[in-house]
Amino acid sequence: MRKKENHSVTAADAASGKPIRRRDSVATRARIMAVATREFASKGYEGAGTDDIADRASINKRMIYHYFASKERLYLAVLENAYLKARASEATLDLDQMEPLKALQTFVEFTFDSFVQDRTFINLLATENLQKAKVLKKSKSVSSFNSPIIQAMGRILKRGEAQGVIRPGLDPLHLWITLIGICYFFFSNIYTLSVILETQFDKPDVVATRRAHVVDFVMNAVRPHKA
Amino acid sequence: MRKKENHSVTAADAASGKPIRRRDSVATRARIMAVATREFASKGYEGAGTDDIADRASINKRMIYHYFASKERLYLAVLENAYLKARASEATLDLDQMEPLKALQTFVEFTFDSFVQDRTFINLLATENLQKAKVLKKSKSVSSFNSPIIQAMGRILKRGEAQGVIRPGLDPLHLWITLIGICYFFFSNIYTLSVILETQFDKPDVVATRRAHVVDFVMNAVRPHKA
Amino acid sequence: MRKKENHSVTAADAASGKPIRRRDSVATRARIMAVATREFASKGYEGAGTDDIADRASINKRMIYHYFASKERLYLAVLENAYLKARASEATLDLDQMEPLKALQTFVEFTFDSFVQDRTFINLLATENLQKAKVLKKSKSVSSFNSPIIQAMGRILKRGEAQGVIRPGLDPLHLWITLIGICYFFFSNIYTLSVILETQFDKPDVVATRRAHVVDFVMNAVRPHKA
Amino acid sequence: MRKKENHSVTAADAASGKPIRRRDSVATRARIMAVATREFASKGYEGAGTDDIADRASINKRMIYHYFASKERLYLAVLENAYLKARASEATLDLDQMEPLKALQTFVEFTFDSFVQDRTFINLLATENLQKAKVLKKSKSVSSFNSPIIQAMGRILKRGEAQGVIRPGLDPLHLWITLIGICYFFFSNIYTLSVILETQFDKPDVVATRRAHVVDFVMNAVRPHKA
DNA sequence: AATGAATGAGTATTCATTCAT
DNA sequence: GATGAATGAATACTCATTCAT
Repeated sequence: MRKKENHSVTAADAASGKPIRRRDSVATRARIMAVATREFASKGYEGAGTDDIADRASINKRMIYHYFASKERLYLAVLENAYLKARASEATLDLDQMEPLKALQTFVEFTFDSFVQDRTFINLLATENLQKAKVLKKSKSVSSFNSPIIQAMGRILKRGEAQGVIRPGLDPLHLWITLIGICYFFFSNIYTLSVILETQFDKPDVVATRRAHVVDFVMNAVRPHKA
Repeated sequence: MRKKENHSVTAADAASGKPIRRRDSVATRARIMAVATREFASKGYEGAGTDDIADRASINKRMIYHYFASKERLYLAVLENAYLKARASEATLDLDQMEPLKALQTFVEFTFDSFVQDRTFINLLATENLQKAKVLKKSKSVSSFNSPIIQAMGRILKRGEAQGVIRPGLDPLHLWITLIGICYFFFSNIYTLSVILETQFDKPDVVATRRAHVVDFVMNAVRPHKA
Repeated sequence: MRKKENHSVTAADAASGKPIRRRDSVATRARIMAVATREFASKGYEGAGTDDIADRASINKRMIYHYFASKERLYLAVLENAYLKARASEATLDLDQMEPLKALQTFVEFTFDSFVQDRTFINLLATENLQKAKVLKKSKSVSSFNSPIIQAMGRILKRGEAQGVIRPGLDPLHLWITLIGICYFFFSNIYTLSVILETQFDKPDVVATRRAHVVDFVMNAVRPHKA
Repeated sequence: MRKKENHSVTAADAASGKPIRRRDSVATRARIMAVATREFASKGYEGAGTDDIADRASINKRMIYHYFASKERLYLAVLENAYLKARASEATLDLDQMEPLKALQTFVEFTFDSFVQDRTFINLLATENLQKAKVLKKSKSVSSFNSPIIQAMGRILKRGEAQGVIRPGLDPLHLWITLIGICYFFFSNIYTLSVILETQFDKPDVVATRRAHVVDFVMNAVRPHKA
């Protein structure tokens, strides 16, 4: 009944300096989170069921309530975790150390590539927006989720303008939304687009073409009028 | 939205001098569609319930099955109708009659504005993509939904390149996806963005700022390198 | 919308000397009866649905109520018709003209063969007995259904005893039940027997073997002790 | 009717000194089975409802699905249980220890009497045959249901032939079907027969007469030609 | 005679959640 | 910390039947 993932989890715990808890408890919680993330992402909030989650995590359903109190709170935990992971992985980019244009390109490529690997976050956001962010609003850690990257964007634009490689007048917030959006829509709507346009958009070569287009489009959009 | 049987029914009615609305299958069908569209768009496929739809349409639940056979088929009808409406309203734009850049700008503004008024289509697409287009795949009228606009895009690019006002090398399909995407993401994710960035993105002035940014960004992205 | 069976039905009507009715009405009634018989026999009273019956008879569901007033009354009509047909076909046997043993054998073979061709009657009886003859009790023509054959049985036994070819002491009513029963059970339970005994009992050679066994068994059971 | 888990549960209970009935899965399961058997037997598969079964077993409807997964699986459990009970009670007969004719008579009387007491099995078989054994086919324990008695029949015939008390040429399988059938039909169709023949066939004296007839008929049918 | 629209009570099944141990 | 039993309300869907024309 016990699973092998124990080791890594315990290690992570130890590393983060938390008091040592009974291994089972940590592992069970982690297993619930992993399965719930998959289920919510693939079926939406309504579509995912506590029975399925419990079964697939090989735990008793009651444990979900033991650790998370309710389906909604479990979902919120999943959502917060997704934001944390996204931000944490953005934080490794070190955009401030790069040339401004290189920084923008890197950010776009990073965003695009993160969606190629895993659309979990996209699906969670789709679900949450369908509910008008009803659950996310209840989060307490929300405020810490997004600001840094907007500010980083601002610093890039400033440096770029100063160097004359980026045209002035770009708003960091809206630029950020735009860059994400260009990457996002292709993946968030990949299934309906594939049906409507009768093309398989998730084939590697199509994805590669798309990636090139996105980078090219953005680079041209931010360049000064006469280089 | 109206069906062909209208003619005969209305004609017969007029002829017999009876009051217009009796046991009006067309009206009932239309009422179900209208309510279902609202419900599916606001709650997703799983979230919307046949009981609610029936209640809100003031019809007997059984009628849904009389006219649409199943919840899924009703949802598909709603989805197809949304595509048809979207394409029909795009078709009124007459892009081929405009200057290339003007045409692009008009298309972007039109797309953006259509989302301002009504996020129904966005929500239906979100729901459908969560289900990997499971239902849309079953549509028989699908093929007629999207091609014309991509071709129009191609003609605009061609004219723009010829006139030297649009840079060469842009792919019409990917350009179309990008333009839609830039408009789309802001609205599809407006609730989570509002929470995360602690801003109310649906306030008119924010929307106006966003609109200007989008148009500006696109116009700069398609311009030739040295004008 | 009209069907070809019209002719035969009308002919039958004419032959029976009834006043000529509008053909459609007769045909519709007949079509409902035919389909309902099939449906009730194959699915039981609960299992058969008025929707299905209407669809398969290519008539409007309302017609069932027009002609038969309710599902139960339709079912009763089907049941009465089945009894009438069974008795009518028994009446063609002319058992009184045969040698007593020959008459018994003929009756057994006739009963057995009638089940080979068509298990409709068996299924209707199964359904009706599950309901404790709730519906049949309401029939008004019931009394005329069965007596003649029991009396015929009595005459055969009398003649057989007199001739010394049938042992005395056999009760005509119970003999009749026994003869029917020996034929009946094999067919009424053919599906469960086939599964339990892992044999396909409806294969022609198995049926033939069964028929021979039944005749042999009965003939031996009625014979006088010392021939 | 009781299950093996009883022992451990009861033992544990006794050991811990707790009151006997707590949240007793065995009892609940058994109660559902008992009620379901009654309901399916008296109303057929379609006629019996999960709501009724739950109410009459004084359990929450959800429990049916907890223990049996679906109405069909519950019905299958009921069916298998009925076969097991029937075979188990047959097994107590010890036919091999009796004189051949006595053994046949005992088997017939036993079969007849088992139907007098309880027509549950008959009704379940009627229901199942109406569905063409659709459910029984899915049983995994089916094969073990019937073979022993046929073989016992074979041994009786062999002994009887050797002793010259049973005529040769009787097939054990068909003899078994015939013996059951003679008993079965009277009870399976007792309601329709009672209506048609305007007699109450379930009155004790009629049943007794029938029993005597059946035994007499069978004994005469198996006897050698010249005693 | 015939039709399609409409109804309300019913079906099996699933849901998130809580209780007892 | 963990479990299996238990719950009641909700789900999509079907039923026999009646209404209006």
